[in-house]
Amino acid sequence: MSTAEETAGGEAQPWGEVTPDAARRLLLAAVEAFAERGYHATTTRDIAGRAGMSPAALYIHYKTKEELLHRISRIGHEKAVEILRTAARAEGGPAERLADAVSSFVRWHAGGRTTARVVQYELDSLGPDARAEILALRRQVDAEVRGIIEEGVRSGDFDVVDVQGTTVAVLSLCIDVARWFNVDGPRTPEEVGALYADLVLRMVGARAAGAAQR
Amino acid sequence: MSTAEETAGGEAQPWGEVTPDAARRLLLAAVEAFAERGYHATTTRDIAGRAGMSPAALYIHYKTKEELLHRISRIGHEKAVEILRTAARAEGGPAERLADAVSSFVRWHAGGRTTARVVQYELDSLGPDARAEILALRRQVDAEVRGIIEEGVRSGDFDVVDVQGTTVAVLSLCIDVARWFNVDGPRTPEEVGALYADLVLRMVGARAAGAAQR
DNA sequence: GGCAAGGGTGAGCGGGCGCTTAGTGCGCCC
DNA sequence: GGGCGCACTAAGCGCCCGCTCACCCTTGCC
Repeated sequence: MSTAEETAGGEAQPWGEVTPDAARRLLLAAVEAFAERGYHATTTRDIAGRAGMSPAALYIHYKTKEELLHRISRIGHEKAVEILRTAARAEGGPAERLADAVSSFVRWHAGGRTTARVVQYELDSLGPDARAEILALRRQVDAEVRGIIEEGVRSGDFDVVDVQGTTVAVLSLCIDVARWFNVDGPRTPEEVGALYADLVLRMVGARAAGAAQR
Repeated sequence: MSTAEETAGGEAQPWGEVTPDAARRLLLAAVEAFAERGYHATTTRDIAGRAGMSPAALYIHYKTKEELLHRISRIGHEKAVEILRTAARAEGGPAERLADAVSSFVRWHAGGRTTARVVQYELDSLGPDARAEILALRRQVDAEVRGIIEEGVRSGDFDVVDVQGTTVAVLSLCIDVARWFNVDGPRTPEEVGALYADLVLRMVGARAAGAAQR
C-alpha cells in the first residue's frame, strides 16, 4: 500500500522512500546524529547504536558514512524544491504565492529542524561530485523563489530594485530558521511562518503589505 | 610601533590583542582552518602546519584545541557586540541607526567571512561552560538590535507588530551572510550591506523606507 | 531436510587523532 | 661568559576512528 502523504510542516515520515526497513532506521539515526553534533563529530558507531544495530550493519546498506550524508542531503533538497515549486505553481497573485512559499518553507525548516540542519549546513562535508549534484538542486530552489518575485515585479505587485539580491535575502531568512529555531521555544513553526511571510511581503514592497496583519 | 586600526569592513588584524606573536599566528591559522573545514574536521597538526610550526607548539600557548575555538569565539562575539553598540549609540533617528547597524554588521560578516563563520556556526562545538559564556554575549547582540527597533516603534518611526520576532529575523538575515557570501562573487560587502539595510528598513515599516533608493 | 541467499554480528585492522614528554637551541641577565 | 628560562621540536603514547572479514542465524524454495 502506498504511504499516504503526511500533513504539512512536520517530518512525520518523509523517508518512506528508503526501502529496506533497516536502511531507513539507519538513515533516520544519521539525520538525528548529524543534526545534533555535525557530520564530522558523529561516529559510525553512534549511528549504528541509535538504530539498535552493530557498527558493521551500517556497511551492508551504505558503502561509506559519506553516502549516508549524500542520501540525506539529496532527499532533503528534493523535498525543499518540491515545497517551493508547489507554492510557486499554485493559484493566486504573486503576493499570495510568495507568502505561501515562505511560510511553508519556514515551517519545514522549523518543524523538521533536524533534517533541515543537515541539509543546509553539512553541504561542505560532501565530496566534490556529490556536492555538485546538490548545488544543482540549490539552483532550482533559488529559481523558484526568483520566479515569483520577477512575476510580481512585472505585474506591478512588487517594488524590488535588486531581484537576485532580494531572492537571496528571502531564502537566507528562511534557511537561517534551521540554525536558531528551538522546539521548546515560545513560538510554533506556524507562527514563525506567518511572521516571516509578512516580513517578506514588506521586503518586496508588496502593495498593501502587512495590511492583513494590522 | 603600534598597529594602526584598520579600515572598516575588512579583517586586516582584529587579533592585535592576542599578545605573543606565535600565539596570534596559531589563532589566525585556526580561524582559517575552522572556517574552511569546521572545528571537528580540523586537526591540530593542520593548524600548527599553517602557522609554520610543529604540532607540539600549539600546546605551549593553548591548553587544548577547544581553547582555541573558545578564544576565537569570544573575541569574535565581542567584536560583533561592539559593532552593533557603536551603531546603536550613534546620533540620528532610529531608521538611520538601524540601517547603520545592519550595514556594518553585514559588512563584518561578508568581509571577515572566515571569522564570522567560526563565530556563528561552531558554537555547538564548545563545552557547556564556554558555550554559556558565549550565549551571554549573544543576548547582548540581540538586545542592541531590539533596542533600536523598540525605540523606533515608540517614536512612531517604525511599524512593527512583533518586536522580538522581527529582531530575530533582522539578525538572522545578517548572520546568514556568513554562510552564502563568496568573496569571488558578484557583490562587494558594501553592496550587500546597503541592500540589506534597505530591506530591513522595509521590514520594520520605516516611514519613507527605501525612498532614498528609488 | 538440504541448501543458497542475504541481513546481521564480534572481533579487529591500519591509521590518524589529541596531546605529552624529553631534549634542544637561543637570548638575556648578572 | 656561564647559567637559567623559555619557545620550540622530534618522537611517540594511547585511544578511537572508518571500515573489513570470517562467521552465524533466519527465511524460502525444491
